[in-house]
Amino acid sequence: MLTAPKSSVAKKETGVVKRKAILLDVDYRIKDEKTVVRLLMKGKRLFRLYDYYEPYFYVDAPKSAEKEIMAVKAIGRDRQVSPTRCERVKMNVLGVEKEIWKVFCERPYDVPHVSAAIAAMKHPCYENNIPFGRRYLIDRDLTPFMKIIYEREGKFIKRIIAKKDAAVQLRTMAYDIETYNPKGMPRPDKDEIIMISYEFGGKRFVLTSKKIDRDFVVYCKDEREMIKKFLEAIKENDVEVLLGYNDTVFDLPYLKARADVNGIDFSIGRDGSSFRVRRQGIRDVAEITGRIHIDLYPLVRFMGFIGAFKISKYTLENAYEELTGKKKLMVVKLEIWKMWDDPKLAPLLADYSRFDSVATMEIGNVLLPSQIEMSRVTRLPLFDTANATAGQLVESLLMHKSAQYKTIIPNKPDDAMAQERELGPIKGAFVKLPQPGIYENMVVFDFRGLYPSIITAHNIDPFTLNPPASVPDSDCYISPNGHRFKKTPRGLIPTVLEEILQVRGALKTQLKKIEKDTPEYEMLFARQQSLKILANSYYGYLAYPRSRWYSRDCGESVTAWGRHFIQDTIDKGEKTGFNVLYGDTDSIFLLMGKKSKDDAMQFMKKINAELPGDMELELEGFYPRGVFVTKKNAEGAGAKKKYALIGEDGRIKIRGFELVRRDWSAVAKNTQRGVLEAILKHGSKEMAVKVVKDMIVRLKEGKVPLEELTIYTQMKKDPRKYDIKSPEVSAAQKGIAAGMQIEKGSMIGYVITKTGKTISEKAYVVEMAKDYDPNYYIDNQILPSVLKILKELGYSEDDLKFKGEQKGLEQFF
DNA sequence: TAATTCGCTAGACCGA
DNA sequence: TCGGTCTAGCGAA
Repeated sequence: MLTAPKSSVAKKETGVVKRKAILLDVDYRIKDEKTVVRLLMKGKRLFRLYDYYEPYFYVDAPKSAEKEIMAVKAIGRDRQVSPTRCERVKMNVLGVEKEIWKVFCERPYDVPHVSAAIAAMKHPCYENNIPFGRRYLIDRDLTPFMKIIYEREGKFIKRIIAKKDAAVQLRTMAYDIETYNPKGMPRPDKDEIIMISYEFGGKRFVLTSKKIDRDFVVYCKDEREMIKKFLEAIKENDVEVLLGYNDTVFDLPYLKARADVNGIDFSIGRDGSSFRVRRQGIRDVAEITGRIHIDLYPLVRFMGFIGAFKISKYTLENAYEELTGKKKLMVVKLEIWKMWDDPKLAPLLADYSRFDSVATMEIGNVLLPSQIEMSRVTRLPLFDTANATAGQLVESLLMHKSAQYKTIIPNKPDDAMAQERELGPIKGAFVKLPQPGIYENMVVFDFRGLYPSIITAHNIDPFTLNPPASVPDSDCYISPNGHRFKKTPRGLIPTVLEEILQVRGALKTQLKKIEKDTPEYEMLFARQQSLKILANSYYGYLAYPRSRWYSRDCGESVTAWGRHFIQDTIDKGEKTGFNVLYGDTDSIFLLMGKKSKDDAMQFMKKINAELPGDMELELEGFYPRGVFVTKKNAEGAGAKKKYALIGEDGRIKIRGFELVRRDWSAVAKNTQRGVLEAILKHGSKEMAVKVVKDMIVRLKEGKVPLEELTIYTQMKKDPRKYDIKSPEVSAAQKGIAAGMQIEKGSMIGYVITKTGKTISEKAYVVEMAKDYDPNYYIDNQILPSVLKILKELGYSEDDLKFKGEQKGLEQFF
């Protein structure tokens, strides 16, 4: 099955040895005009295994087209290229079983050129843009982090005997650099690196060219020696995973530039090579040969983006605090170069430097277990997983499964097609309008994994959709909007989803047997969390315009069924005698009234008895008290996606309120929290009012530190490309004028000061702010965030009209 | 050229 | 000076 090179085939049979090792990564090289795949394996140490493998793609063309195909000549990367050979294969092509051509090329990068030439002859081409390393893993059915038992001959794989799940411990190093920066931004051609810190195997070091009295400091005579020692540490420790924080953009290029200045090779790769920066989607990734380089900064941002966790700002210190729950090391707020130049402060700088790599390592400890699990599940190597988009994660597993079923992987849509798909958005979920008020005794149910379970329960897939009229309705699931999905055979997407849900189910069972707050529990929890994220992404992928498996009808059907089930459950709740207060997508909030918990559970049971497939309504919890507020500018109507509940255990669950938003100041958020706690925990409106009053007094006295007044907003666009000069844009522009580095994606922290007329004029980035405008914070931050809640405590509309007038305020309190 | 849609809110902007 | 509309960001699910 595996092609060995001619030379090794000729060797004696005794040259074949049985071995086992764990697969970490894959790439390829061209050797003697042939493509050879290189597998990065972990045995006692890391090593490479080789395998010759031919690149190919598919052409949907009749048998008679063979000569035409073989005659194709295209201009490749550096020479004229043609197919090397082709063969007839049987495949399922977009739902139809047929014979098509499998066309081989010499090198992977010939494939796009040859296939483009064939596509120009009006023969559809498929699987012509799959990265070759992944092509190999798909065809060999290999999974990263699996232990592979194989026979080898020299450096080449002869035969794979078995594959097993394996625990893996990776040799991980985290690092960080400090640079001398008297001019603000350090200049790589002039400003030296003054410290390199790293952590490996529980030990922490700071390499530096100053003699500093700290036991973790390693003195180097100059920058050159510092860089050399760092590279040696990587090499000697045989580092497998290198962690940095924003190091693709800063540390790595800086180290390389300084290595150049010092006349040394920046040989960070296992083979002595430097790193390579590659554009992936909208961000750059840095690859290091033979090691897995992970920049945690884009990963943290990605996890925040998809909702795995919430982080207010993405600095290393903040990510560390919010992900680990630990406190950051406080340092004297002084520029790094000043600390370096001051003999008294240099040791503190060393502490600070050391902390940065410790923080990086700890963030890695939090994120890596779920990344490794994600890699196993999606079959994308760890490096690719850590840099993948949600679409790529979903797609990867589908591509593997598709190949196993001898089914062509659908092509990505071209731009025109993607744009067309973007035109009419798919109707989404149902949200019930709540009646504002303070309520007692509620029960909340939600559908466990609503969209995934709808997909598996109704076999929703682009290729089970709309079977021919000869398939009777009784053999189909028919969505509320009339689309038919045949019941058998199972579609690819439902099959894959089921597998994910099954693995997650097993993990959750395992979790129940493990003590909470142990490292093992945390790790397994992270794993099941990543599976949940993955499962929940499948619906989004179906509706994603650039998806290979896009289907408007499928997407519409998922949400239509979603609306159907939630509304049906609401109706049944009402009929059973519950007052249904609220519901959003997959959840319903019932007022218990005179009903018992037992009645509630009976209701849930009854609903579950009628649900298809793996769909299930779960108890989310009982809540003794909850607050729903009115919507602004909508007389008396309730606000959706905004509520606060207190559980039986006293824990408060808050959704949508300003207090959970990062674009509100801490003073407003803390005040709102105080008010909600007063109501929910203590049922005391006096206490609620006091919280507000106290904060207003503090603000007026001018005693509130700027930290509590800072409003954070992300610049989602290039700072110059805004139509409107909003406060954050205005603050950013002033920052840029003062020499700050602010670009697309930057988080702007600004304060409303006393200088200027409009709010935007008054907005200054926190670093530049000297004072604050108490009236703004009282009228535009504190009051709007608490008035709607106080109103539910019985303060009439008229009482609240004083807004902005200090006289009225005094009256109120 | 980051999976989806639904929903709230602020502050700028614009014309009466 | 006002009220309506639009841009923009963020959160819920």
